[in-house]
Amino acid sequence: MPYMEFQLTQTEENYLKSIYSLEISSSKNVSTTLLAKKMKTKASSVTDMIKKLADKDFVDYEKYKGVSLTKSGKTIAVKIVRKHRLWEVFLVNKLDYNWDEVHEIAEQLEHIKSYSLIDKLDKYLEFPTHDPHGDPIPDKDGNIEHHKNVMLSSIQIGGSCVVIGVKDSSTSFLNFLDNSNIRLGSTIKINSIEDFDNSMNIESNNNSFSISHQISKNLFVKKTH
Amino acid sequence: MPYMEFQLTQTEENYLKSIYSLEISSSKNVSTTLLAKKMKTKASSVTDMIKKLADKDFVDYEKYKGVSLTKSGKTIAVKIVRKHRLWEVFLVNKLDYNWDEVHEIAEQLEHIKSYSLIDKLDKYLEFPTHDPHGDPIPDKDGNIEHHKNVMLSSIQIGGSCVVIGVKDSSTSFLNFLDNSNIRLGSTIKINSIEDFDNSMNIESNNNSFSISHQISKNLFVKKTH
DNA sequence: CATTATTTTTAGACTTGTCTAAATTTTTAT
DNA sequence: ATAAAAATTTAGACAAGTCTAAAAATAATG
Repeated sequence: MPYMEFQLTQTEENYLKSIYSLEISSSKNVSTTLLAKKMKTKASSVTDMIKKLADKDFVDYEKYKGVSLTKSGKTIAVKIVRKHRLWEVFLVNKLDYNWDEVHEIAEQLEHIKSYSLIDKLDKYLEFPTHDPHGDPIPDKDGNIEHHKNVMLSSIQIGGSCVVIGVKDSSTSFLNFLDNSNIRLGSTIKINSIEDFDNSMNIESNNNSFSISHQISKNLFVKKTH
Repeated sequence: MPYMEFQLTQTEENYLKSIYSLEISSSKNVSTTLLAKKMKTKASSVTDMIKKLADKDFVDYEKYKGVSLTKSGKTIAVKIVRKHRLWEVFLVNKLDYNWDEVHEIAEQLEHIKSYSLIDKLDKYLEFPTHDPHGDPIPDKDGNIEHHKNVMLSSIQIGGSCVVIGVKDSSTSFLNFLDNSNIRLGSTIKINSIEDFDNSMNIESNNNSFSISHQISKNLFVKKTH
């Protein structure tokens, strides 16, 4: 057998994707409970699925020790992330969706199976590097540029930065940003920070207003000076 | 309960779609065996599914008498046909696929669930009326223009017509047409017909050649005089 | 270190869509 | 019209993914 392509179910793909994202944000083995929360299911279901994925060599698993992706597991996870983000670009750039409306649809589109589709879509979209939320899109070979993870909340008083991504992609958060006229590429200047609750007084688009720590913790930025 | 939206599984949707297409081509109740062949499954599986669909009032079913779609079943089937054909237009017109490559991908895309997606796609594609194989696309409200079902095989010697659709959408058939330079909109003149096998000598694109009855039976045409 | 508390796994069950094999009904042919 | 053939349905089983409840292992606490 020269090359065996496994046909994964949507559920299996979703597990791999979730493990991938949890691995990135914690850098140690992913626990059953955490994965269960992410997958909105029960720990016992997770254990069952993990065993199946381990049998297929997509994850390394040792009882009671959590899971981590193998190389082939990671390859698949990254492919799904690529599909998800490219479809999001399509929905926003071509079909005129707002950035808060596309996640759920992309959740479905990411599972469409075809060897050629995603690369054709990529070309059609002119090889975008980031999705509508600022997340980097893995290339054809699975290479992905990682966020430096600079949050707005870490910028000092007087500092200036540009918004390059959002950590939380929930509708409520994105709507807040829309209403505050904050979007990718917006410049933000920190005028002051409250000791009490870490809320920030910022200036953006010639407008001064206050944002909570909860907000500033979820905005990826790049310092401009 | 003002309006109950049932969430169908992909399989259920595929059954409804298959029943729809079989109903159109035979105009009487769809038999279990025929549906089993179409769905590439066993008659016993079909019986099980039919019962489920009948419970949900998507089909009328009487034991041993076959099925037919109810109004709501037909509404759903037409929606899926609409989705399938619009996605095919997208794949061919935007992503540069050939018309023989899109069926399988559209089979998957047709099951994406979203209230807004398909109408946005329709608008983006500028409200196409036919898919790449010449099949009519149902509008937003489910209205669909039906083929008059004139086949090339029914045209007389000396007659001229324009190709408006294909009955068979298999790769092999579409490839044959590609190689013969026959496409939607091509004009065909019948020079002669062989008594023996009903093969036709035709003229198309200033080229004369012969096509079998099998071919002429699968081309929808419109007479031009 | 011993004992709770928490996490994780196991065991057994349910649902969906499928299957095979057998029973039943309908159709066809003599 | 009756027997043979074909179509259809039923019964019982299986795999995937889930669940609950209970058991086992690990972690936390006094």
